[in-house]
Amino acid sequence: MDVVFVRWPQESERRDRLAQAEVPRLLLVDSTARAPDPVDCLEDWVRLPANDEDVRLRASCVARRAALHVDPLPDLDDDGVLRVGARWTPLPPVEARLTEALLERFGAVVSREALSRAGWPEGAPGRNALDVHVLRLRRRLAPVGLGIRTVRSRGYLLESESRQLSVRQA
Amino acid sequence: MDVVFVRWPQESERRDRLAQAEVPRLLLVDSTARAPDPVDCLEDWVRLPANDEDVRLRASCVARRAALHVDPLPDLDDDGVLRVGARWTPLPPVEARLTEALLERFGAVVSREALSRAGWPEGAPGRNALDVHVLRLRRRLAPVGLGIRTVRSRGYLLESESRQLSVRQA
DNA sequence: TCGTCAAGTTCACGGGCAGGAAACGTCGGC
DNA sequence: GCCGACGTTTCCTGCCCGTGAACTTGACGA
Repeated sequence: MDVVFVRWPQESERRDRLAQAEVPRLLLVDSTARAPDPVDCLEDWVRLPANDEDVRLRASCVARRAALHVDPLPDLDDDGVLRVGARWTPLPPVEARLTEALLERFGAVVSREALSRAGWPEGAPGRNALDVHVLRLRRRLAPVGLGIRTVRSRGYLLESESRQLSVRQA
Repeated sequence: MDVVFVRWPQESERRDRLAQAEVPRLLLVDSTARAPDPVDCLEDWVRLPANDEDVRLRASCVARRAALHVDPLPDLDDDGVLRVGARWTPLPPVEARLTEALLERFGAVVSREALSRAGWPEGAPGRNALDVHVLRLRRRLAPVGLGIRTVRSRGYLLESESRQLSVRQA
């Protein structure tokens, strides 16, 4: 499990996104800043300047804690291969670009407009093209343990399916 | 929430007991010892010798994390997604606005009039619309651990369900 | 004790609309 | 030719949201 380093407080938004996606992280706290309010258990911090040994120790502690109860972070390489832990799936160009946009804001809502722009930088085709690609992408992502949730009239949200983070209706 | 200080590795058994009882704790790690393997989220450590400021900071962080663990604060983002700890649920427009108003005064009473204004800035529909939306919102919030309590002839109040803050009748 | 009113709760229904899904056709590479 | 990627059309499902009405509960006074 990789621990992500985040500068604090400069990258506070990035930290929120990582927290939402349950990515373990180590905050590098500016020498003059206040220590961050904890948002969950997958986070630790060290104050700068710090020696490398401290940083490594803290990072590995967070990593071990995370390994107890968290999913691997999906990773999309430049060849359109999406890897989630040991599992992977190839993605065709359009779906790869959509996935890239969703991964940039993993765990947060991405609007249909933003997705359209990501999928078709040269201008979007018909309105339903996005719907269909989301459908196809869903079927492709399910086997690797990812799910696309719709937030009606707001957009879509990518999350790990193994954890029941969002509440489903009966 | 009080944080217990534990010497490491001398008091490792005490640490295990505290972990078992889910008591938040701060390990004071001997200068020559290895950092402890994390067992849960209610623990942090500092290496001795450490200045008092560091110890206080770490202790208060663990304390706040422990408080969050018991009762995370709800947060409504701009995309109509309500997050409570790791759980979340999408909210449709009207209910998002109602929730926003309730969150602004979390734990305190919000009058029906104020809720109406928040939910329908352009003017409220029929009188019953608010009732129905409160009902729907209740059902949506219950799974994420929030509850809307009625204060008769005063208004409504949003609170965390996990903590029994108000007294319920049998 | 009882009746009455006001306040809240809950259900069922329907219109409107966003999103889901199937089927089909085209294009290009192997 | 065969197959996969991609776009469009078309239809359908499900959600959102308001309304009306039945029911419950609490307050108050005769």
